[in-house]
Amino acid sequence: MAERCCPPPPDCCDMRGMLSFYILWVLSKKPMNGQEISEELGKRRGTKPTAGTIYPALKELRKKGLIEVERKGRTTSYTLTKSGKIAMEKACRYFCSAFGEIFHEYEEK
Amino acid sequence: MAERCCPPPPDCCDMRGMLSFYILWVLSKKPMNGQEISEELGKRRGTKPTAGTIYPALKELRKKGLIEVERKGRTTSYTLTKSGKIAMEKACRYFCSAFGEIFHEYEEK
DNA sequence: ATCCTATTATAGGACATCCAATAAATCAGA
DNA sequence: TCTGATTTATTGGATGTCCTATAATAGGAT
Repeated sequence: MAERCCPPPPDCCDMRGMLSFYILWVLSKKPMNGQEISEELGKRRGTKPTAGTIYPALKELRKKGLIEVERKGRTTSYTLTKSGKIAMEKACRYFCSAFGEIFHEYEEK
Repeated sequence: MAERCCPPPPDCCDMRGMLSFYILWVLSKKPMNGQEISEELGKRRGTKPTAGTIYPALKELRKKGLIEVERKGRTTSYTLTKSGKIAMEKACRYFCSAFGEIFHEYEEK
């Protein structure tokens, strides 16, 4: 069911990483529960993180005060806090300056 | 001495990852030795990987046949193989499609 | 009440990436 | 030759990300 807008990860090298950053990124769009976050990451990165991946990461982000948690019956809604929003923007600047070159050259083709 | 074209990594979330991919990327520009690769990564990502990081990664890439090694006196020159070049381009496509959205929105500001 | 499903969550193991510390090999210069 | 600088390389430990189980919890349907 997941619309794929991304090829699967290559096997040449490890493309893991940036999970917490990416979670902050999708949460900056709107609050979501765990399943929705997984879905969003799946659409973007080509692989959908499983429960054993996503929940420990969310727990850590909460411990750092970057996201807030609100339980609503069966689901749990995660929201960026103010400091989470600031942190995300900073991380975003770093990410784009660290990897921008690759992206720019790719776009030129 | 290292020209910095990148802010230091944020402390909000872990920005590790993509090391092997980034090594393939810089080697696609020109063959380099270990120190030069470290320097190039340092300029781009804001932190320079140490020996204990870079050499195991190079060893692994060599084992996979993605890079070639030529010892020249004191230094060792690393070069992309043909299959390394192909793998790098594939990884590049994946990377850009997985993270392109973040770049695009950042560039729009 | 009882089932079924969705959702959240943890445990345990694998691996890449990171560092500091240590070492060895080579070259250049005194 | 000896000394110091450069470069390569390994070790050992920490952490984040990833999976496959496994489990707990809550809501809806019968």
